[in-house]
Amino acid sequence: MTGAPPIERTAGAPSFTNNKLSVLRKHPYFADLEPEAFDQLCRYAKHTTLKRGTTIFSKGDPGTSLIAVISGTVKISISSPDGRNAILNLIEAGEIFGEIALLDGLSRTADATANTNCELFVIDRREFIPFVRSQPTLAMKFIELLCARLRWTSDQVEQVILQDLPGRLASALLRLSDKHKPQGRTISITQQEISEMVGMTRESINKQLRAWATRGWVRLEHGAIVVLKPESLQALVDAGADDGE
Amino acid sequence: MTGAPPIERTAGAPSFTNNKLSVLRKHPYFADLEPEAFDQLCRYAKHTTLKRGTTIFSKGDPGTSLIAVISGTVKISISSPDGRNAILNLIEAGEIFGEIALLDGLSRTADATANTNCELFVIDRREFIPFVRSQPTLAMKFIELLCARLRWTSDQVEQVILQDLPGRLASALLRLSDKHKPQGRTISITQQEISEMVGMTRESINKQLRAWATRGWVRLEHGAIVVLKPESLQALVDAGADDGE
DNA sequence: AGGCCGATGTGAATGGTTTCACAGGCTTTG
DNA sequence: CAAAGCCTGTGAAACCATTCACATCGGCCT
Repeated sequence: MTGAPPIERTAGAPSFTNNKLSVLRKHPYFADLEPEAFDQLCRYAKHTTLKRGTTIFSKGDPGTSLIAVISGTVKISISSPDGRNAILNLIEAGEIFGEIALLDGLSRTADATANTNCELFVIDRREFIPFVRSQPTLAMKFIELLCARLRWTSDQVEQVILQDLPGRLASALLRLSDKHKPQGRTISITQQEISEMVGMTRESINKQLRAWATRGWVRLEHGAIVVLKPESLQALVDAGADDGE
Repeated sequence: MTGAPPIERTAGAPSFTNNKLSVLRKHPYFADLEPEAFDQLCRYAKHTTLKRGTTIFSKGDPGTSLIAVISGTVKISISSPDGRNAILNLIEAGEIFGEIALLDGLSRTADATANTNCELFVIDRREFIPFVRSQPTLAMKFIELLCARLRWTSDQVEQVILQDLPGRLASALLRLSDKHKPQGRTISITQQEISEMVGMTRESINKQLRAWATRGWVRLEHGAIVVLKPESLQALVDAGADDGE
C-alpha cells in the first residue's frame, strides 16, 4: 500500500471524489447513511491506484486502515511456510475489506494483494474509530458487515470440513456465480485460482470440471467457467459425498 | 431450547440473579459496562437449565436470542446430510454465543447442543437490539466480539486448508491447551471429539496421537490428553507439511 | 460382581488426491 | 510476428487418510 506508485494524485477536488465514490455510495453498507455523514467519511479517505500484483498488506502487519475498492478486485489470501497458499475471498468494486484489524486494532489476519489493476480508498483508523462511535447507525452497519463476513467464513469451514472435492467445488461455483449474477452465469476465474479457493490442486479441479463439462453442467472457457445447470450442482452439494453419477 | 426441562425455575429474585451473573460480570465483553446498564441487561435475561445432549437450536432456525453460558459447556457444530459432523467451537462458562443471528436477525449458522449439563441465560432480540443501539460502548464491545470470532474462524479455515493431518491436530491441541491453561496442560476431550473438530476420522487421530505419545510429546489418558512438549507441536505447525520425524 | 457401553488401539484393504511429467492453446509483450 | 508465459488438459505412479473389522480397557448402572 505504502509502496504503491500513485499514478493518479490524491484528489482533493470534491467533484472528482464524489464521482468515484458513487460506486461506494450505492453499497448497502453506506446506502442509508445520512449524506453529511457520508461526506465526512469521504474526507478521511485517501485515493490510491495500484498495479496488478501489488501487495496491499501482509498477514501480521499492524492494521490501521479500512480499504474500499473503487475499481478492480483484491485478493485476500494466506500462505503456509511450505509454499501452499489459499484464497479466502475476492473483493470487488464497491466492497470494503480490512475491517477486522481496523475495528479491533490488532494485526491483519491475511494477505491482501491487487488481483487486477485497481483503485482504492484508504481510511485511517485514528480518524475512523471516533467517527463510528459517534454514529450508532454506522456502528450497526459494521456489525452487520461483520456478521455477513462470519457467515461467509463459517460457510467456508463447513464446506472444507464436511464436503469432498466435488461438493466443495460445486458450492464454490455456486457462491461465485451468485456473486456475479448480473454478468449472467459466467465466472471469470482461472482454474488455478479456484483450486486455491477450494484447497485442492489445479489438476484435480480440472479433472472434475471436465467431467461436469461432458455432462453439460458447465462450460469451460479460457479464464472463465459458465455454470449451465446450477440445480445439478446444488443437488450434489445437498446430497453429500457423491460425485453426482 | 424450548423443549428443555426447566429443572430450576426462571429466577426473578435479584439476589439469585446477581449471584449467578457474577461469572458473566467478570467477562471482558461486559466488564467495563456501567453497572446500571449491566443490570438492565440482566433484566432481559431468562434463566434455564439443560441436561447434557439437549438441542439448544439448530442450523437454519430463526435466531432471536443471544445466549450466555453460566456453567457447563455448549457445543457448536454442523452436520452434513450423509452423517458426518464437525465441531466448530466449544463455548464455556462465562462466554456467550448465538450473537450472529441475534445481531443480523437471520437464521442460525450452526447447531448448538448442551455438551454437559449446563445453565444458560437467554436474551431476546426484540429487547436487546434497541438496547445495543442506545449503548455505543456495548455496540463497540460487540464489534470486538465479532472480530474475535472472525479471527477464530479464519484461523480454522487456514488450518484446514493449508495444514495436513499432523499440523491440524497439533494446532488444535495447542489452541485447546491455551484455552484450558489454568488446568495445567491436561485437555479433557475424547479423541472422537477432537476428530470432529479437526475434520478427520477418529482412527487417524488415534494413530497420530500414539505416534506422538511414544515420542513423549503427549500423554494419553482416558478422555483426556496431556500436552508435554508444546514447543515440538508448535514447531511442527510452523514448519508446514511434515510430521516432525 | 456382572454386564453394557463408550473410548481407545490396531491392521489390512480400498480409494481418492496429490505429484510428476508433459503437450497443446491462448495472450501478452518486445 | 515470435517468443515467453500463463492457462488448460491428461495419464501413471505414489501416498495418505478412510473404511472396515475387530480386540481391549474403563466406568457406570443394577
